[in-house]
Amino acid sequence: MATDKAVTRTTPSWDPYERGCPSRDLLDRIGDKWSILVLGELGKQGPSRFTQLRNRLSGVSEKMLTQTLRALERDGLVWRTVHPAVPVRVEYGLTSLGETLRVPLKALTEWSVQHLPEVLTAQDAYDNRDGQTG
Amino acid sequence: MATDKAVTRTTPSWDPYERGCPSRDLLDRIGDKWSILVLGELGKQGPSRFTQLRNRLSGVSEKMLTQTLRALERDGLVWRTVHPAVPVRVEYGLTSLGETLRVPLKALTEWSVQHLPEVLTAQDAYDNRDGQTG
DNA sequence: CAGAATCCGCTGGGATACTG
DNA sequence: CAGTATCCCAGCGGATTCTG
Repeated sequence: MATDKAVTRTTPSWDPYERGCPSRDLLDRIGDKWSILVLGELGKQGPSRFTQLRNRLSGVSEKMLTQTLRALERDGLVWRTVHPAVPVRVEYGLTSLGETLRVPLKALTEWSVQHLPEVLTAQDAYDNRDGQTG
Repeated sequence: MATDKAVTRTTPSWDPYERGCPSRDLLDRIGDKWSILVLGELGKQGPSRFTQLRNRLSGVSEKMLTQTLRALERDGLVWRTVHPAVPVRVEYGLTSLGETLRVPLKALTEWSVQHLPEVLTAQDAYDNRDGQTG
């Protein structure tokens, strides 16, 4: 059989710590502020329309929302469906691949909420250590 | 007892989906490419010196490394210790707060490595759908 | 060794106006 | 409604030089 063939199964050799590695770029994209929030919203609310997302992601510009959605669609994390009608109706939702990101991203989002008080305290301490006395 | 007092315990009212909420900014910082990699390295390798980090984070500039470390220190995620010597020796490490970020960040990093093939395939499909034929 | 300081190109990202 | 196109500026971030 070919079972002793040196198949590189468990060592993908992808390493985000290496410059130019595509996994680093991917990590950068999924760690992006708007990506996290868009994926979070689609995960919580289910499939949504463009305007719904824009309203729920307080402060996002149309440009950034479009840009983010396009990137997520290209990466296979989000699907996009156009319903031909008089005012066109476009819906976005998580793909099965995108679903696998819900848990890790939710963990990160919740961390930022839960530990914000500690961070704020730390910032205060840092700023009053030896800051603006010169 | 005072157990029925309306203490706002479980509702911090911090919401990263709201514009201007500090939790959004925090989420943005911890989701930053270099922050993720710096915290990941300090978590894996333990306390490290500036040059060690620069070498292990392939491609990072001194400016970005300094900037990232300063922000992490200010947020209370990383400590910084100066050992006075002839060539000065500075060490960085994770605080207990920073440690709490290891698991979620590790999950995210591993996701980007494990699912990169699927993402690459999705990108191919997207680009060959109706791309550059015009 | 561990930065601080400077220069500077590039693009991220907001605001606005236009289209199908 | 769901974008696209354009303008434009701040600041990200790289390269280089200087310092204690």
